[in-house]
Amino acid sequence: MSRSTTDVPAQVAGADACTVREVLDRVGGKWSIGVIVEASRGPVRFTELERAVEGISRRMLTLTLRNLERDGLLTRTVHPTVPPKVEYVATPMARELYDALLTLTTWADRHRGDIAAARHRYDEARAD
Amino acid sequence: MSRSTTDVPAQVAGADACTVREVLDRVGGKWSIGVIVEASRGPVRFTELERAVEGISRRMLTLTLRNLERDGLLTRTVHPTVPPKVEYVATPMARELYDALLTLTTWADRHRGDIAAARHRYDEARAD
DNA sequence: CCGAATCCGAGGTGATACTG
DNA sequence: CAGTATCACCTCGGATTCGG
Repeated sequence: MSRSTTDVPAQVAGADACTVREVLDRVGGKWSIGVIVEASRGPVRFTELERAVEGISRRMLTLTLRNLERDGLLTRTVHPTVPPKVEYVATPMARELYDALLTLTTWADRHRGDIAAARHRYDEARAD
Repeated sequence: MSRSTTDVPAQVAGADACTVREVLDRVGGKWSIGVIVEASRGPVRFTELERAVEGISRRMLTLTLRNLERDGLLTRTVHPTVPPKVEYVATPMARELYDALLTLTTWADRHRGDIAAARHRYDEARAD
């Protein structure tokens, strides 16, 4: 974390934007983050996720799980027991991603008030 | 950047996930990042953005601009000339955000190969 | 318990044409 | 130049139901 925006040459800016888009396309889904967070804390079962990720439907949980597994962010383990038991856990790569997202969290915490104020000001000005 | 994922207590994880969602809802749009990148390099006009952000339609540019302005990430300046001239520029807050996104870029660069490999493996396994 | 398949409505997205 | 308006599409997400 040494470079600042102003240090970035104009040329690489576009490429960076593209790269960010890749990540966002992957974890930008409505539920991906929530699932990653839960799976980062250790192996978790399908039904546990269904309850832990507030508001998610069974369909979306399945789809999200598949996409994350496909990208190597989640490991799916089937225990051949009766009844069947399937556990999901975040891969090291996903944990690193989560750490990276922490940077965004910090930003959001710092500027939450500013954003709310800006919105209020904007809406206020339009109300006239 | 001192804390690692494993250091984060379970309780705050959910809250962090929520915070990340806030940011993602704001800049997760298909075009937001591209516009922020362009506007971070200095004042830029509407038509310049239309050409700079590859593939964006006039409508989506307008909507993206409005949202970013509303959140205080962009400053809109109208020069009362003929013909009209409107310039957009990223606020300091937006530049900080861009710096935060650089962390994600780094992650993506490090793991791009891993993800591609994981996908290939996954698709391969399903082809059987 | 875990997941797939189908149906269906809501909202996001783009092409085009028009205005101050 | 800098938008706004309208329409048509089309993907996403939810509810429900069925299978292993």
